Amino acid sequence: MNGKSCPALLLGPVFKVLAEPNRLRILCTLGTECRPVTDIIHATALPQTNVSFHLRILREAGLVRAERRGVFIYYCLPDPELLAILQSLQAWVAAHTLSSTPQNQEDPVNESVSMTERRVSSCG
Amino acid sequence: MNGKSCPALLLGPVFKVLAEPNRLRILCTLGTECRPVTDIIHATALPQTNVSFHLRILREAGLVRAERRGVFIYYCLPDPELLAILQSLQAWVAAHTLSSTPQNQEDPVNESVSMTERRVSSCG
DNA sequence: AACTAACATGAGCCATTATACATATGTGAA
DNA sequence: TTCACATATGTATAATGGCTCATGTTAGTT
Repeated sequence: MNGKSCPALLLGPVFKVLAEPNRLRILCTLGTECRPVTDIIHATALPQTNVSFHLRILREAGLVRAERRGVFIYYCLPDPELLAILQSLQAWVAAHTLSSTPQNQEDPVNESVSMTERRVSSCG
Repeated sequence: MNGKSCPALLLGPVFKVLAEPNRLRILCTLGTECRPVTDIIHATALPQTNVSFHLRILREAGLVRAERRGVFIYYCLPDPELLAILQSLQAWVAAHTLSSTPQNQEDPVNESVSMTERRVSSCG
């Protein structure tokens, strides 16, 4: 009812960081282990500057942690619970974006609702 | 170990949709209810074209459902479970991005690790 | 100190995306 | 049919974000 702030707005910056496929691949490469940048470069086949670029963004978002060990800097996820949450969200996406409702859900307004039907009322 | 595809990559497009603050506000406005576009325009104070623009993106991502009722088109979340997942993620973010570790976690590489310490090894 | 390797940073280029304006479409009522 | 309202769409512009080149910083070695 009100136009006040909703707590989910905190997620905006995190989603923005996670929206990048290469960053997801980096997180996926890390998994639950800690690995140096060289490993990530090898696993993702991305150029070094690009990996460093994304690692910084992930770092500043608090999604990875960096620890130096000699010449290498190891990156790891700060918390395994993050993976669990992402997996539950991924399960939801997999279940809903493909064919949750057997009808086509590409453009319900124009195709199913606007053109033909008038008085659907299952929503409220 | 391998550079193959990881399931989290499916989340990329969804994150991209959720990364927009105005889209999060729209979802927040909806909550668990169904509301017409006019309500969303009022609640968010965004221009009509902008709301329609974002609603289309949310629609095509499967994050909202549209149902016409007379002149109005009601938008609602397709599944309350989505809100639960987002709330768990939001709880994680709130716990980790602010001050999970009492030390500053802004730039651990340069400040904490690179400049002074050498042989941290809690991460391997 | 000089050299090399690992990694980070800054600036510019380019692609993507949000916004705003004008306009079109669809619906109900007179 | 004509009008008014609710909503969508197309286009142009402005802002945002990713990529990369060149360069800088740190650490180990000799």
